[in-house]
Amino acid sequence: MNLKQLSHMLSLSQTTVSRALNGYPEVSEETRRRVMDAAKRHGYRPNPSARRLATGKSGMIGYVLPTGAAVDIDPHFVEFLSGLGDYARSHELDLVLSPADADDEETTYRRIVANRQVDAVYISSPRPADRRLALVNTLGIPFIAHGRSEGLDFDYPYLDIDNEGAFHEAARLLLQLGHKRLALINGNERETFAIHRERGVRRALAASGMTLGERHIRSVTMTEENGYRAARRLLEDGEPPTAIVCSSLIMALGVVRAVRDLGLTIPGDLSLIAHDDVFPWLRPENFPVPLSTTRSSIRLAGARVAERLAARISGLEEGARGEVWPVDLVVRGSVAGAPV
Amino acid sequence: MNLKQLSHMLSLSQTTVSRALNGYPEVSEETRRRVMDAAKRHGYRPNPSARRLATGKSGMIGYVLPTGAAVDIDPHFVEFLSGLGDYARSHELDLVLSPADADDEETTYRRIVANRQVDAVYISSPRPADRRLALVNTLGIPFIAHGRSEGLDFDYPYLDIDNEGAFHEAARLLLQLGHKRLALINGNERETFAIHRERGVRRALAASGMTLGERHIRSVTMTEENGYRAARRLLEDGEPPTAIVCSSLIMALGVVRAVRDLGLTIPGDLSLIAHDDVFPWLRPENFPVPLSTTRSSIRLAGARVAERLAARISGLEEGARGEVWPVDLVVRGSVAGAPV
DNA sequence: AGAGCGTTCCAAAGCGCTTTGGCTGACTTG
DNA sequence: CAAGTCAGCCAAAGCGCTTTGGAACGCTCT
Repeated sequence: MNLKQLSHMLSLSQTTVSRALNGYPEVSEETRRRVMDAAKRHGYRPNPSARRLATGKSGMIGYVLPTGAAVDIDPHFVEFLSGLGDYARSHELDLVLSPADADDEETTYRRIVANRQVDAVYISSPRPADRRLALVNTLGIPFIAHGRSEGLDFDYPYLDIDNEGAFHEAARLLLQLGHKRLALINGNERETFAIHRERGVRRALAASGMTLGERHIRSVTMTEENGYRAARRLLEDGEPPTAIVCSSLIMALGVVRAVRDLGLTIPGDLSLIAHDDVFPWLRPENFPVPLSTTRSSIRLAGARVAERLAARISGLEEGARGEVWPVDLVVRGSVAGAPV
Repeated sequence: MNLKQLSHMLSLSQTTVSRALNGYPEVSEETRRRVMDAAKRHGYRPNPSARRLATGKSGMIGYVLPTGAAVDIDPHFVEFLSGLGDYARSHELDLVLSPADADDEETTYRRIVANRQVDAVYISSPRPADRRLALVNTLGIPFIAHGRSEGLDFDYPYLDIDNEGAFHEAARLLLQLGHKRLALINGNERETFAIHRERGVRRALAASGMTLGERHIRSVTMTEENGYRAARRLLEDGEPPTAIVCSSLIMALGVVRAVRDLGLTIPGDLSLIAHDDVFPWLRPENFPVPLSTTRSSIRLAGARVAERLAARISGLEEGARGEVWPVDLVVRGSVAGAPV
C-alpha cells in the first residue's frame, strides 16, 4: 500500500493525502479525517526510503563508534544505550552506530553527514578541545554532547553531570572526618570528567589549606586491574592515604582487593568513596563493606540525551544549551573518621 | 556531485556511468576506467538514500534492542559490539539499533523488514523455541543467530560456542580432582546457553555415576548480587559443595565475596571455575585467587557474525549453516583437589 | 550483400514520497 | 457588481539512483 494507491482509493491527489497525513494546514478537517481513517484502516505506512530521499531526513540518530583492536568500548555505554532506547522506542527513533577507526573518526562523521544518514548525532565524553565537537559544529548537523569539553572557542549543547561538585563533596566529607591524606584514583587524565573530578577534590583540599600531591593522584583507564595497581602504589607509599576517592565502581573493586592483599581494612585503615554510574549488575551496597558513592544514573542521561536530540531535530530546542545534573553523595559503611 | 552531473561531465548516460561504477559487464574496460577515474577525482559518492529507494538495499545491519524500565542490556553486548564494529568498519557497514518494547519485539521486527531498513539482522541469545527466529525466518530477511535455540521445526544459521562441551570439561576436571559435591551457578534457566551448560555438567557427573541435585543448581540473572546469594545458599547448606562451576565472571565476584564472608577459602574449601567472555575491564587472572575459566572471546564472535552477515547479504553464504566454536579451559589457582 | 550476433551505449521508466506553483470556486469588500 | 481574497485541492516536478528495453555499430558468416 503506497501513497498512490491510497490517494486513488480516496479519489484525492497524492499531494492532498500527503499533506493531510503530515498535518499541513491547507487541507480541510473533514478531508483530513477521511484520509487518516483510510490510512489507518489499510495500514498505510509511508515508505521511509522514499520520504528520506525527498526530504533528506532519516528519522535516525547517529553515534560514531570508535573501534580497533586496541580500543575497548566503555562498559558504561550499554547503560547509556538502555536509557537512549527507552526514549527512542516510544518515538520510533532508531539509532545507527557507525563504527570508525578510532584514529580517524572524522572521515566517518563526514560520511554520515554528507550522506544524510542521520538527523542528529550525540558525542560521548568529549575531551578538552575535542575535535569531534568542532567538526560536527561546522558540519551543521544537530548534536548534543554527553559530557563537556574545555577550551573550545564556541558554545555547544551538552548534558553533563556535576563531576566537580560531586568530588568536591566527597572530598569535603572525608576532610570533615579528619582525614589529612587524601588520594584520588581517577579516570584517564585526558578525559574532561577526570579533570573536573580532580578539580573538585583540589578545591575541597584547598579550602582546608591542603593540596593534592603528585604522589596522591593516579589517572588510569578504568579497569579492575588498574584500580588495584593504583591502590597498591598509593598504600605502599611512605605516607599512605587514609582515604581514597575513586572514579569508578570497577576500579573500586580493584582497590578493595588491594586493601585486602595488604592486610588493611575498610573503613578502619582506609575510607573509600567511588563514583557510581549505576550498573544493574554491580551495586555499591553489595561491596564487602558497603561502598559510599557519588551516584548518577547514566541511564537517565541516555534518555535525556535522546529526548533533547529529538527536540533539536524537530526544531523545538536550539542554541548551545548546557545542562548539568547534580550528583548524589550516598554515604555507606566505607567511610569513617581518620585513624588516629 | 551527483550521477547526472558526473555523466554529463563524461558525455555518457547515467546508465553507463552507473553500470561502470557498479561493475556491470556491459561496459567497455576503457570506459569503465575513465568513469572510475573521474568519479574518484571528483569525489563522487552515490547518494545512499537514492540508491536505497531504487534497490531496496540499505547497506546496514540491524539489531532489535529490547528496552524497558525493567530491562537491563547485557554488559556482554558492548564487547560483542566491539567485534561487530571491527569488521563492519572496514566494510562501511553500519549497525542500526531499533529499540523495542521488550514485551513486543515482533512489531519492531516487522517494521524494519517492511521498511527495508536493514539488509540483515542478528539475533542474540535465542531461547528455546525463540519466536524471533521463527519470525525473521518467515519474514525472509537474512539473519544469523548468536547462540542457539532448541525445539524449532526448521534449521537456521547460527554462531555459538560449545557451552555444553566447556562445562563438561570444567566439571570433568573437578571430578578428576576428587570433588564429590559439585554445584552449578547458572544463568537464567530460560536461556539456551544455560541449558547447554547444565547439560554439560550433568553429562560429566553421569559419567562418574553421579547426579546434580536440585539443591546444587541455581539459575539466576547474572549479577554480582545473585552470584553472592546463590553461593551463600549453596555453601550454608547441610552438604555444601566443594566445587562450583559458575556461568559468569560477574557472578563469580559474588561467589568470592560469599566465600570470604563465610570464612572459607579458595581453593582450600572450594574450587571455582567460571565462564569468561573476556572483558577488558575484569580479568580472571586478577581475582584474589586467580580464577580458572572456560574462556571464549565474545568480541571475536561479534566480528564473525558481522562477517557472515555481510556474506549473506551479498549472497556468498546461504542455507542454515551452524558454527560452533570450541571453548578453552584455562586452569588457574582457583581449583585444587577436594578437601579431605 | 544481407542476415545474424555480440558489444556498447542510451532514453526513459521506475522507486514512493514531498513540495512548488497553480487552479477553482465560494466568499468578502468597496 | 467587479475585484480581490482565501480555503482547498491538484498536476507535475523534483529527490538521485537503478534497471528495462531498445538502438547503433562493427563484426563474422553464408
